[in-house]
Amino acid sequence: MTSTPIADLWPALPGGPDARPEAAYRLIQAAVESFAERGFHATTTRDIATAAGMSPAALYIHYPSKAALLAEISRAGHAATLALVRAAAAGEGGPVARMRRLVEEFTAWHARARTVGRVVNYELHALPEDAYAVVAALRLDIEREVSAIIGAGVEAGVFQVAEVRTAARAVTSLGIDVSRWYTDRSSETPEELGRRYGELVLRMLGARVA
Amino acid sequence: MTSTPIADLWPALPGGPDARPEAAYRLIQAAVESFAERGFHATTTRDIATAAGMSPAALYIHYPSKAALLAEISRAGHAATLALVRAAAAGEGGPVARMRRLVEEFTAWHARARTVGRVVNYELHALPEDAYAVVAALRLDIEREVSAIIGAGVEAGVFQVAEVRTAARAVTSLGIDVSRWYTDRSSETPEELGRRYGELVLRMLGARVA
DNA sequence: GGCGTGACTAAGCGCTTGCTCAGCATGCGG
DNA sequence: CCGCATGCTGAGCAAGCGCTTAGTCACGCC
Repeated sequence: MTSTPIADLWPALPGGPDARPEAAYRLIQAAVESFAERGFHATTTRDIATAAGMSPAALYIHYPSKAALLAEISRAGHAATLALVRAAAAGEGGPVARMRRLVEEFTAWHARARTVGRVVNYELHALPEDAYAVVAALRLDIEREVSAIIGAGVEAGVFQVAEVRTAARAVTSLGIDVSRWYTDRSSETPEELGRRYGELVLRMLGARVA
Repeated sequence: MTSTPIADLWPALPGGPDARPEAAYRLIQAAVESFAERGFHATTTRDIATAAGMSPAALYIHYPSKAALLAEISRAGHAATLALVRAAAAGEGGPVARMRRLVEEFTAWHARARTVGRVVNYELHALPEDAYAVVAALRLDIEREVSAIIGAGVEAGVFQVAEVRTAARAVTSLGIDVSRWYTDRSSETPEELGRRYGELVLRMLGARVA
């Protein structure tokens, strides 16, 4: 589980403007790996602290609680996903090109950052209520971006779908579920998988593809 | 979460041949609901016992441990899913008809029995090793059934897919993920969702559908 | 009636959990 | 050299955990 590019999500380190101590970063890294592997409730603060190379008490200097670590991971992961989706949706080309790019990158991200992806998508129920509200809003935004492209494609006559919402659910489902099953031993690279899922999704949406 | 037809999975009750006391059944029901809502590790034996209307100690008369309850739920859930998949795959018609039926029923099951589905698909990591081995074999069988239909369709020239394994993953992914997001408040019934997903999947596989 | 049997409970054991607190080392401005 | 902030540790607390034990009660059988 060392292949997750966690650094991508917390770029302001270690010398940046709002840089926090490097230890805070190590705690996030350790928490992501533990939460992904064992789940939030099966992970102890001792697990996280030990993996980050410090005593359990030191955790509380950087974060007020175990749940705060989860909240920070979930928030940053969702923000990164939304940014990725927005970038793909705002780029060049019509609905077909945008959707292909979106699925390719959404899928590849969920394969590459599968440890973060697991925490982000499968540990939502462990979030405190206020943190959940923040994250739920981000999730809604992601779904709206996908729906908007599908809607535009239907209007332009390049997609044929019975129900935009159902189709959007299917598209995001495919990508999210990748973080559940993808492993180091998978035969495809994240990028290959992205390209293949891009093809599958375009056909699913009724686009005329070679 | 009262809509899950848990009884379907443990039909030999209460008067059947290998019938166990009704209390064992109530414990399974309570465990499914707790595990689905809070996760295995966040559920206490006191939660389960109280929901089943008995003291914590009574749980151990019917099951040797909390993990044994999870193992029983997971085994029965996977066995039911495999049976459903085999029935759809063995019925009448060619690959297109079989795949449509399979996706319709697989999807509808994961919507209808979403509480069981959540435990079955998202609490695997909490299974003891021997119980996991049993379940992993069942999961492999399910994937093989799906791959077989896709392979047959490709051979018959009615499906066009670049990689059978990737396509099979996508098909099962779509169905499994339904148990993550489907709720009572979803606008579609499980059967409607199944029909729509059936359409989407057939197009995804390159079948010529109206 | 006596006696075993199966389903159950009240009480609680040993352990782990999230988290706290007093204290220690280091570095830095004065 | 002092004083103080920062980052950290060792020890440990209160609460809650999975599970056990001793005993109770209803019931069927001889």
